[in-house]
Amino acid sequence: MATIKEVAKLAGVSVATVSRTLNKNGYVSENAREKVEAAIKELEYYPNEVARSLFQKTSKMIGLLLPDISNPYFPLLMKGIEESAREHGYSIILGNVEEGSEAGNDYMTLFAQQNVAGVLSAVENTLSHQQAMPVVMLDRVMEVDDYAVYTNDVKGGILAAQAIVDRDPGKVVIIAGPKTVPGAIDRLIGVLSVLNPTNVEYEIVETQSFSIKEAEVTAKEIFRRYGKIDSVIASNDLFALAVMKEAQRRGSRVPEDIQVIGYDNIPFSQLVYPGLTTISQPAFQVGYQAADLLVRRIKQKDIQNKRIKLDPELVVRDSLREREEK
Amino acid sequence: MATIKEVAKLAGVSVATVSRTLNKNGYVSENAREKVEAAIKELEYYPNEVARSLFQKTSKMIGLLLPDISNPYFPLLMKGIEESAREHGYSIILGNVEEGSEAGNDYMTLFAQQNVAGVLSAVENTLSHQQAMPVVMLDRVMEVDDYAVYTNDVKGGILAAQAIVDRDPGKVVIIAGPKTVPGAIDRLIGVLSVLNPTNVEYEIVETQSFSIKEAEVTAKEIFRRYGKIDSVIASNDLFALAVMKEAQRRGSRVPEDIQVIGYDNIPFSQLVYPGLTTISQPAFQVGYQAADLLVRRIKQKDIQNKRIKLDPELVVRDSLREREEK
DNA sequence: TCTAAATGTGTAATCGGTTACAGGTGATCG
DNA sequence: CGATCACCTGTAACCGATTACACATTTAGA
Repeated sequence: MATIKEVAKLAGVSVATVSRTLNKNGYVSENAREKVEAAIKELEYYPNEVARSLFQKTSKMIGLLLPDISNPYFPLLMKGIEESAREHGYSIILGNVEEGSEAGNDYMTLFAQQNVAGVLSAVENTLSHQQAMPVVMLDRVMEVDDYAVYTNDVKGGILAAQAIVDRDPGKVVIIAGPKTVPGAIDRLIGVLSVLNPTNVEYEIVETQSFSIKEAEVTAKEIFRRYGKIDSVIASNDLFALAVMKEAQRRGSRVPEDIQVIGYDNIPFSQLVYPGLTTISQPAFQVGYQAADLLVRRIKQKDIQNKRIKLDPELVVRDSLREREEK
Repeated sequence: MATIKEVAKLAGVSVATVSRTLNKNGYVSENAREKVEAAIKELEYYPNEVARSLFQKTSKMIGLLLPDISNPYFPLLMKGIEESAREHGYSIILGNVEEGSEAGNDYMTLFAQQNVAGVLSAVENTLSHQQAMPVVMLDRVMEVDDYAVYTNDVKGGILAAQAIVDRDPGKVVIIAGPKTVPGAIDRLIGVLSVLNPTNVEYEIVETQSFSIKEAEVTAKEIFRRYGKIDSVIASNDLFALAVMKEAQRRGSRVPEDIQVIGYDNIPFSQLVYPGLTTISQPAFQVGYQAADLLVRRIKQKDIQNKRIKLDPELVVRDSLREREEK
């Protein structure tokens, strides 16, 4: 791997001239520029980003902190992040933090040691080093977080509940996510804000995680506990899918006997039968916007709104009954 | 952020002594070590990895090249990689290359510029810089690749076909993946090696990608083209799921009227009804082993086998009919 | 034509670490 | 008692880039 010195020697100029040519700043004569460019091509030279980063005290890298990458919501989020970051010339250092673990701060330190330009985080406990590096929170957002991109979960909850209420709800079971996850609480608030003014009968089941294992257990559990159920509002698609499966296994028809609505619109929800009606979270958009916001912050551009709230949408497929005419 | 100089000054020693203390090499007196450690704690010092990397000409980072992160097979793979890498003290720089794009080489250059210690790649065209950085291929492996971790796809194909042949196959449709993907070809070879010696009637449908969109289109297409189908062997779970859905939508019962077997065992295949019988690829293991192999290569440990082949397994759920007794 | 500004270039300091080397101590051994 | 060696420490070179600064040359303006 060639260095700037070798390029300078081959071109017959000093390293300063090579550097100026590379970065297009300062004065460089036509003649010198051509010689340098020829030498660069000849040696297949590309500058060492590490050396640059050392001097600049920053880099072209963004740290990304996710809770449990294997959650199917994240791939799309990551894709959005990666795409936006790449367009701005940044790359991603990945950090995976298991739900509830304390590794978040370790990763923040690591990011700081790597001179990352900024951090995107969907993990709660990441306070350390905040002064040193700009951070944009995503998806799981607290009030204290300055910069954030997230979805309007209250509205999502409302959308889900409204869809159920409009369609002969009967007895409703609400599967609420972990109350440690801010978004999950908001969804529940939204759901209840619709159900409470009506006289729809409902039960709330709280879960500990968003894992598939727990989804399966919970699905069996609610049928055991509540017997006949007419509608289920799930806190994410995994739980909705698990409920649908268990219902069908027990011989119930979806949506005739039991209707189910999910949350997230993960790609699979359209691959099951019947297609899962769900609330679509703009995962790709959240990622894309978050990376964009972070880069603008890194570049010190002035930013109109530091907190970007995206709207979820109802995606109607086949797991709900027909709407009742009023 | 404190530097080694500040630590040295506070501890009343030279930077060399601080460095020796940090890296536990060379001689450091008990007394000096204590003073240095106190200063480190006092200043909350942690060494700058960028400066280290510049001198060492390597780093604690591994480049990861994936084709289309949003493919549901990858999260588990990534999780395995991340976990193994972290255990060895390495972190991951992510590169996402769209199917068919030429960005692979750009990323390889970027990785080289970042002084990565090595590269894990599931992308075909990544020849450049191979001399400079150790590369371990994963999942999509060519004969030319030196170091690789992958699954025995021929065996997987055999397993899948055998499961179908054992269960009253009738008319079989094989959905084969893109023939540009090495693993897809092997699966087909495996499948045919079982079917050809029998007199089972089959059709082969080749697909262009592993995308959900194409899965849905293909599912509709095969019913239109072949009418009554008794068994489907799909090249991955996405396609299998799409076929199951389309079959159910058309009023066929799975597995009574049509049986379906998938490939990958993505987490969702257990969340559909009926549960999808499939060939389990040890995605987590592939990732974990690949990162482990790469690190061993980086550390110049001697390695018994450069190519690790993992065995797929048949996971029986409910999308196949009962076995026929011979 | 004289001066100031614009242009072009190289030298060397700098970023924050690591490590070769030189130099100093005290202990051990012949 | 001098040599050898283990132990300990600091100075300075080095990794590969950027850039402040000094200096030279050309151009422009009056």
